[in-house]
Amino acid sequence: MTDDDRQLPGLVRELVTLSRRFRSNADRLHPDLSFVDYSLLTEMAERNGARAGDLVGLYNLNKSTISRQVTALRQAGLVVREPDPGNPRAQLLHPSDRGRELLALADARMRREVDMRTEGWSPDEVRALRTLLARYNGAASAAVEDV
Amino acid sequence: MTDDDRQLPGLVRELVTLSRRFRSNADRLHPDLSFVDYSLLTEMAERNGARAGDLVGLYNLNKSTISRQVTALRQAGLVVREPDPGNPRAQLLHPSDRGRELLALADARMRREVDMRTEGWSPDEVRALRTLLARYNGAASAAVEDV
DNA sequence: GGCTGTGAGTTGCATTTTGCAACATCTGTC
DNA sequence: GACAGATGTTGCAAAATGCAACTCACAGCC
Repeated sequence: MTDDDRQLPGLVRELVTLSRRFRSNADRLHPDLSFVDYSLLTEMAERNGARAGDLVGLYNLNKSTISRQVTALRQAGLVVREPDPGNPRAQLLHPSDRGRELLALADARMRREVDMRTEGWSPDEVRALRTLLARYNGAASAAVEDV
Repeated sequence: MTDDDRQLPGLVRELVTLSRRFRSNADRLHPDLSFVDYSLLTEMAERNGARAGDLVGLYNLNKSTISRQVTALRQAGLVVREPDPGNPRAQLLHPSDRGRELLALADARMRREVDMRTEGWSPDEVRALRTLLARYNGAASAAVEDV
């Protein structure tokens, strides 16, 4: 299989464009919950509790970055933490009630946004994008964790 | 068509994960050309010259951000500019020879990376991801430019 | 029981990325 | 020649991030 078959340069370009643009659009969409805060709350909610280290691994960031962002969320009253039953040294992070409220609002706007961007797509196409992205993201996680 | 048919919440989550992770991975991949610099050089090269305003529109950033980043690239000798023949007030930005060199190196690494991430995918799947992302990005541009 | 090492997070310090608002410049138009 | 709009730039401030050094608590070992 040649590079050309897979059109990799084009794919790289689209990934770059998406990555650089998505954050600012998200910030504009829900000014009361930054893209960063939104991403962290989403994962805490989806995973039913996340450790700081999980978030470090997921986003491939320095642990100091996550530590500060989580601290800010706790100080803002959007996140609570409790001891992790499965690991006595770790803490599990959860959205607070207020965190869940803000998350729900931001979620609604994000869904509406993506809904508009995919207007005219067939359901299969939308699902295909989701599936392929999930696969790509999954592969990326695995590779990162290999280190 | 219901939301559920389209699995929008899942799509949103994957888009967020990709956006937050891709930049740091790219920075690690080619430390001599930051993700930001890479994105700007790529567009200048692909478009065969870009105006600062084009980049502002593409990435939906403040013009001061682009202005500074382009200035840095010019000072680093990676970008040159010339008057835009089609618009006397504007300047066209191009990668310099050195810029093209660094871009080629970073490109090779990025392609190799994406190639690895999509190992085991059929060519159709890789092309589908590219096509769908391009469509999504195109829709986003259009909507942003509507404002 | 006390030592020591490791895992999980935090903090000090610096850099990069970004936004907003004010300013500068240049181009056309009247 | 004055004014309006397009194109950038600069001053100022905040958010996001990395690195290295540190704290703290648990775990295993003697």
